[in-house]
Parts: sequence; structure tokens; C-alpha cells
Amino acid sequence: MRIFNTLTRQKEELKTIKEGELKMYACGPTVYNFIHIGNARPICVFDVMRRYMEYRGYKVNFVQNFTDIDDKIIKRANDEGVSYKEISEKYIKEFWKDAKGMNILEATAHPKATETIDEIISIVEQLIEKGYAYEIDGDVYFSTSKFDEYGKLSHQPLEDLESGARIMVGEIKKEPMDFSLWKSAKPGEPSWDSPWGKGRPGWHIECSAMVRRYLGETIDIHCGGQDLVFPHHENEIAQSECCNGVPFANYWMHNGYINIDNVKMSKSLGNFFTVRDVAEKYGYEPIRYLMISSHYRSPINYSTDIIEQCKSSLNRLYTCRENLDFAFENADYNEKEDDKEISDKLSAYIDKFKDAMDDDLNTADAIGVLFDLVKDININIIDSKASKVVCKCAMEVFDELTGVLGLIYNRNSENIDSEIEDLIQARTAARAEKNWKEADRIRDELKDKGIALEDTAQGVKWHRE
RNA sequence: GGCGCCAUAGCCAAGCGGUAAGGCAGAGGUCUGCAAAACCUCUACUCCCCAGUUCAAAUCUGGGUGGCGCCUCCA
Repeated sequence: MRIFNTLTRQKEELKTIKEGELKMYACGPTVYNFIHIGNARPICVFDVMRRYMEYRGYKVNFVQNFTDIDDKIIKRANDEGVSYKEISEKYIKEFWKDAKGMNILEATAHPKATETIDEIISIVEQLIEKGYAYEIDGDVYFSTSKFDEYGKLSHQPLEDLESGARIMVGEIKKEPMDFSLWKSAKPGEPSWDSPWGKGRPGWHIECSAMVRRYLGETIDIHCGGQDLVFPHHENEIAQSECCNGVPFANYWMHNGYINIDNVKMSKSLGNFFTVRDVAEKYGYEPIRYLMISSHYRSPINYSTDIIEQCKSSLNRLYTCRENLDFAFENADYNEKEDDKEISDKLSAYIDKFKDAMDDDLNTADAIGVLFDLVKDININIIDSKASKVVCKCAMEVFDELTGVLGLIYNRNSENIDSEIEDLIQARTAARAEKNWKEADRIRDELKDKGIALEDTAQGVKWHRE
């Protein structure tokens, strides 16, 4: 497998530290609001990465954090007159509702910043001890000029970064690019005891601490959105490598943005759509589909048009899978002469799929393979009355590939109500009598109940809309 | 100013040196009592423009044009 490494700006063969094992970390959301679809991108993309690596036989140790203490959370808590914890817990719960909706698998661990305070303090102490950090009135800063390699991820020398640096009001630090490791508590703010008095962690240090605690000093892949390259990931490297004296992450994967009218979607710009709102209108499945329908490093321009197209595309996949079930039920058990030939042909799609995924997680190409498979299934299985053996094989290949992408997960497998069953039977009877008017009336009635019917040579097929 | 990215049909999107995948939408047809689904055919002589390299370029090089991002919290 080759992946594009932001550190070297090229595609590299992925070699994990320990053969057959993968340690990956992805920066998670700051939980002060519902997630927007820009946040959904890394969540979906790296979920696919994790699924694919597991599919390829890796034991994946995947950690994704929650930033549950931060200026924005505190502000929101103050605005609503509740504790910061009420805010963070509420939005972690909402996060999971959306994540489950998008078929995101739980990572190995989902640590919270506030539960990693001791590890954070330990790293800050070590950084001060080694001369990389300094304390001023209860605040602790990292001294960027002490780390020669600062800027290696964003490929920007420190001097260039400095020219654009700003100093926030109230910050007292030695140099403009120095960043906060520990913030002293202002009156009324939540705080933790530390060697520098009461305070709370800076943003960047959390990830360094959670990586070290849950994955160790060096990990295989660190993932996140492109907007985290600088300063967040740059700072994580500085902290971790200065503290631990070993490389922090061997590979860095960064996903592209979701744009609105070609402009980056972000909470600060206010041009965002929450996952919840989009899901309520179109369902969660098209959101996931959208995220993996183009290469993870390319920008995606979001619009209602696009999400509707995704929904239609997904329908083709769902229909195929349903037809496959129907074909299997109605197939005869007898094996046929060309069964093996068809099965081998179907299996060939797996290799094509892997080729696409091995090339820097080319999910767009992989989806293309999936649609080729669908066409093949439609022609050679569903329309050709294939044997049960072949139907089964097609189902396995289909489920295997869609499973890696996490697609096709909300299938209606629940039993049909007896009332609806009666209606379908009544309609079948009407059709037998060529009473088309009554048959169509029942079909319309079922449609109103959300049940769509299809008359096939093998009988009536139904699905929920 | 520094560092990058992108430009492929009406829309979305692969391809990254060997003669334009796939999906959505649209048109016609097959099947059907009518539908639906599926299938078949059609929909980019060409990949923003101009040079160059090459037997061969959407793919490489140079120069334009247009759009975007990071350098401030952000996925």
C-alpha cells in the first residue's frame, strides 16, 4: 500500500513499525456544537482507512480523541449558563449519534483531553526540564526556536511563519511563534492543579499526550484535516519529538476540505451544514458516500444537488443488493456448468478494488470497480437466473467490497407487517383477474405507506422507500 | 510576501506518457397490463489556453488565464 505522506510530500510505500500492526491516530472534534459535514470528512475517510487496513489483515490500533476542554466550550457553557462538562458531554453524545448514522466504527480508544491531564502535565514538565519550554506567571509556552526541525511538516521555515504570526491580547511570550502548553486559569474557568498553579492544557499538547499514552512514542500514521497541518500538527511534532527524542509519526495523512461555493466550509465562516441537518433531509448514507466518492485529498464542493446525486448513486447499489437477495431466494439449487467461470470473474473485482485502494486509498476508483461489479451482477446473475451458488458468491463479493467502504448498511431486513402482506396478496389476486384498476389502487396505497412494489417474473418484490 | 493545491461532458468524478473508467441527469429502445427495476443504444474526435519535449501528452516541461488553501481558532 502506498500513501501520500505530507512530511515528504510524496507517495510512499507504507511500512509499519511492527509488521502486521498499524498504530494510527486521528484528531477528533472539539465538542462544543453539532459536527458539520466538513468534520465528517476525516471521520469517514479514516474510518475507511482503518477498515481497509483491517481487511488487509492488519491489527489496527486506532485512536481518535475528543477535545473536551477549550475556549469555545467554555464560552458556550457560559453563554448557556451550564458547566463545560454539560456542553462537552452533550456534544460527544450528539457526535456518536451522527457517527453511528454514518456507519463509523468505534476506534480502539476515544480518549478525552480532561481524562489525560496527568500525562499532559508530565510531558510539559519534561519539556521544561529539557529546556524546550518556559513558564511565565502560570502559563507555559513551547519555545519554537529551540527545535531546529520546526516547520518540517508544513515545509515552512520558522522565519517565514513568524512574519505572519500574531500575538493574542494578554499573551506574554518570548517569541511570536511560541505556543501555549498550559494556560493559567482565569477566574471562574474550569481548572486542574499543576506544578504551575491551577490551569488547563493548551490545545496541541492534548494530542501529544493522548498519542503517547494510548499508542506510544512513535506511531505509524497520524491523520487529520489539511487545516491542522499548521500549527496543530507542527506543534505536536515539536512537543513530542523534543520530549521523547524519537520520531513522532512516520506518515501524515491529511484530507482535503469540504467547500461551499468553492470556499472552505468552517464554523468561523458560518457557511456550514451540520451532519444532522443534512441527514434529516437526505439520510446519513449519502453523506458517507459523498465523503468517499472523490479522492480524500481533493476538495469536495458541497451542494444539495451533489448530495442528491449521491443518494441516487447509492440507490443503484442498494437495489442491486436487494435484487441479489431476491434472485437468491428464487434461484434453484442446481449448479450450472459456467458457475465457476462466473465466480472467478466476480472474484477478479476484488483484485481491482485492492489495486485502487492500495494506491493512496483511491476510494473514487474503488467505487468505480464497485459499479462495474454491479453491472456484471445485474446482467449475469439477476437477469440470467443464476444458480444459488453463484448468487451466494456475488453476495459475498458485493458485501466484502461495500463492507470495506462502509457502504450499504441500512438495509431494511425487518419483516413485513401482516397488513401489508395482505394488501400485496390482494393486489396479486386482482392482477390475476386482470383487475388493473384495483391492482393499481393497492399499489398506490402501499406507496403511501412507503412500500414500493415491483412485478418480476419470479413474483412481486417490495422495498421500503 | 512565503509555501502549496486545483482546472476532464449538463452535474459529480477516476485516469497522471500509449490513444478518455464509473455514477447522476437527459434522449431513444427492450421488458411490463401500466409501472418499477434491469438491460441495450446515444450523450467529451477531446481533457482551461499557448508553446515545447516525445514515435506518442489529459498525463512531462515552460509560460499564461481562472479558482482555492495554509501562514490566526478550524476537519
